[in-house]
This record gives sequence, C-alpha cells and structure tokens, in this order.
Amino acid sequence: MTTADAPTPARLLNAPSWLISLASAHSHRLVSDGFAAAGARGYHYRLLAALDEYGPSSQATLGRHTGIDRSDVVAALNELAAKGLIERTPDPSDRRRNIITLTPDGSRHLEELDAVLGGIQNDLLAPLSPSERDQLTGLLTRIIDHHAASLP
Amino acid sequence: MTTADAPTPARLLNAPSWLISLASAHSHRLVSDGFAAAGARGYHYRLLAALDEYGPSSQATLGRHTGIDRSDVVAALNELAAKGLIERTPDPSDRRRNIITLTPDGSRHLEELDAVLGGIQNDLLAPLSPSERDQLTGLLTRIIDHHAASLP
DNA sequence: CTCATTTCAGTGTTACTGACATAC
DNA sequence: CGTATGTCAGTATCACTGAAATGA
Repeated sequence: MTTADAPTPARLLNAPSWLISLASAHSHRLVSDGFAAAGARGYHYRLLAALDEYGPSSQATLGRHTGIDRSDVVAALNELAAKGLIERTPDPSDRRRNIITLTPDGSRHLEELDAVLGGIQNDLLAPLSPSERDQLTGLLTRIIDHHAASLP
Repeated sequence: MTTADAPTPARLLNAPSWLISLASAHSHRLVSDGFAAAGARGYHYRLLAALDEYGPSSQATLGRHTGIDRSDVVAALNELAAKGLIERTPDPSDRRRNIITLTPDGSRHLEELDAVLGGIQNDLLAPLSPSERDQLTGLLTRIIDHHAASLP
C-alpha cells in the first residue's frame, strides 16, 4: 500500500473470532507462499502426509484422513500424479477403488515440505516464548476438540 | 459423513499453523452461518462497522479501514446499496469519489449483526474460562501485531 | 436395491491482479 | 506528468453440492 494503513473498527479487534481469522490469514500466507515456492499447495501436503503416515490408501480413505472432500481429492491427486509424486493403481480386491501410493520422489518432496513448514512455525510464533507457544497450542486444541465433538 | 472419522496425520496436529487454521475454519463457519441467517456476509459487517465508527467515507478509505480490496468494496457496496443499507453520493470536492453513508436501516442491520457476532463468541470459546479467553486474546494479538509490524 | 467409490461440473466466499477511464 | 479513485473482468485456494457411472 502506498498510503498509510487506516485503523480497524474496534468491534472487530474485540472479537476473538476476528483475531483468529487474522492470525489464520497471516499463517495461511506464510504457509502458502512457502509451499508455492516449493511448487505445492496445502492439499498436496495434507495428502502426501497422510500417505506417508498411513501407507497406500484409497482416495475415499485419503479424503477422510485429510478432511478434503472426495471431489477435491481427485483434482489434487491428478496434480500430484502429473508430477510423479504419487501413483494410482486399481485395487484388485475392489474394482471401484484406486490404491494411491507415494513414489520415492513423493517422499522426497514431502520431506522438503516438512522442512518448509517447520521453518514457518518459528516465524509465525516468533514473538512467543516456548511456554507461551504451549499455552496457545493447548487453548486452540481445546477449542478444536470441543467443536469437533459437537459435530455429527 | 456416514462412516466414522479417520485420524489426522500427526505432523499436522503438531503444527500450530494447522491448529490456527482449524480453529479459524470452525469460527468462520459459525460466523458465516450466523451472518447468512441475517442475510449478510463478512464483508458487509466489516463495511457497516467501519461506516458506523468512522462516519461517511470514500470507498478507498473504507477499503483501508476494513482491509478489503477496492475491487471487492465495489461489489459489496452494490449489494448493501441494493438493500438500502448504505447510500452512495458523489463527493462535490473530489469528483472521483463517492461518499458512502449509513442509512437508518443500515444502522439497524449493524446492530442485529453485532448481536449475532456477540453470541458466536460465546459459542466459539465455550470450553475456555474467562481468564483463558483473555490469555488466548493476548497471545493472538501479539502474533498479529508482530506480523502487522513486519509488513511495509 | 442399497451403498460406496471415483469422477466431472459447478457454486460461493475470501483474496488478489490487471486493466481502464476519470479526475486530482 | 504521476497518482488516486471507482469500476470491471478474471484468477486462485479452499470448501462444498449435485449428479453420473461403476461396482460391492
């Protein structure tokens, strides 16, 4: 911006929902810029991480592990397959399914993204001490668990 | 979902950026559902709040107060004007500008949205005690201030 | 028949980019 | 001239909806 920033309405600054949203916007920008520099986006990291932790999976299972909609899993896997980071093979025991596997290139890319993401956590939480970071993590986790539990 | 939820990869649950993003997603859903029930969306509330707190303003000024891009201010104000919540009049002292003013209906609508948003803060922070809510607010504010200061 | 899986096509919010004409 | 303003058109990510074809 060429001109100076203008103040934000007080009722927004007083709403925790606004603070969470602002913090998330900063965080999201750091993460997506970092991932973009490595040629990836958020969905790619989530899918690669799920494949690494849980092994070869069907697309529906990947969707459940990552919270990504089935429709979006298709598109993101297409992109990962085009880069040779995953492979799609038919499941002989259930011919509706594809079995998705991580390729060696996919594993290397995941490690790269892990490093990117690790660096970003430090940038994001730079103003907080280690014990304050734990406090924040604990408070957020309780909010998340509470709302996850109240969903069907 | 008809089937049970699957676990989330550990490296995501350990990343504060992920927790912030999840909390923001829950919060965003509460807010946008609440606003939608009142016939509004986030941009509308931000613009109405800025008009209420800073008085009649040009569109560019509104954009700076709310952090909304000029382009998006145009579209959101079109929607608010169609509902009679704001009025656009040419600025006689600078014929490039429109002066945006809040109508009485706009003020009433803002009060309604204030009530909606207030209720949502309680839902969102339900599992936290008052002092924990203050802790969370303080930690988030420090993160936000830190990153806002590091921007041009 | 019912249900799960994959896929395609499309919507909506938020955020941003580029371009243009107008006016300072 | 350079800059600010309002406007329009378009892109991208994330999240979601609906429908179709296939197979368990």
